[in-house]
Amino acid sequence: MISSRQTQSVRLVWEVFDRSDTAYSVVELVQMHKGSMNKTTVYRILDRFEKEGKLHTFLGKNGLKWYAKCHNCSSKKHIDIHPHFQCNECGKVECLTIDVKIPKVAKHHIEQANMLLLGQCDECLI
Amino acid sequence: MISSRQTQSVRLVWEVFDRSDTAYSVVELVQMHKGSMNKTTVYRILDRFEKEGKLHTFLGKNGLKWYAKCHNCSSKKHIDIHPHFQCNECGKVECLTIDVKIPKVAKHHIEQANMLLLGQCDECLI
DNA sequence: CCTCTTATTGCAACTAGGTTGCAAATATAG
DNA sequence: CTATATTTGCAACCTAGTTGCAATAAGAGG
Repeated sequence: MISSRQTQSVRLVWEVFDRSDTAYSVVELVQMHKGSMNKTTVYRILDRFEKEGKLHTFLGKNGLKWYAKCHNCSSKKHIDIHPHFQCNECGKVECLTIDVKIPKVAKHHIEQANMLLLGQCDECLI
Repeated sequence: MISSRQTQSVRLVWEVFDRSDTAYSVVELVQMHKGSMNKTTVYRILDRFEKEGKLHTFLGKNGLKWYAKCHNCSSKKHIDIHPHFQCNECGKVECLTIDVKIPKVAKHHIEQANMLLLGQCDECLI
């Protein structure tokens, strides 16, 4: 870990993820820190967290980028994936703990798989 | 099927999908028809095709929207999904014919699932 | 605790995908 | 052939995300 300085901004962004296990979109995070830092800074800090393996990213239903804390990202190297869930009502996103086997495809080399489940979350199920 | 007029533009866009089974991003389609129609028109025609069930859409690796011809979209109603593949080298996208079971998630109602596999396609595998 | 180097930040401008409102054009029912 | 409702072009707009550069501030080493 050569670079990565402990700036005020870095600490603030990390705190959000440290406090809960929710996934956050960049849009939310920019909004959340408006006033204390520039949106470019948020983007760059998130990029760094991702490179450092502290956060993983995935795309939500509208192609928006979401970030969530990594628990065992590097451990099970690309054999299984954990899918993500997004609620069609409230938009909330969750990491699911179940594993999904990546299917084999003839004449293709699969490196990575993304699975997004859409529906209603527990709170929106009435 | 109340609306949907057979205009020149509608015919041109449909021809592209009719000729091959490839998936196309909106960006490609807009580029392809630049000169003969406006980008807004392309977007709107694709929207209509989707609503009419002629095309299905999904998001590629950068959150770009892709369109592909529907073969049996309405037949197997949300029990299985067919995943999509995108090549990390050339960017090409394919519909895969394999079925993936949608996992059950406690206290959630799953309506839909998207799976995107990433890697190298047959042509890019050397 | 000071200094120097280098990472980080703010800002403003920019890119790209996608959308909207409205007037003009054009399918098609009758 | 006409009337009407759909479709189109255009220009302006929106939002997510990026870039270049000068200013700022960690923190390593003295």
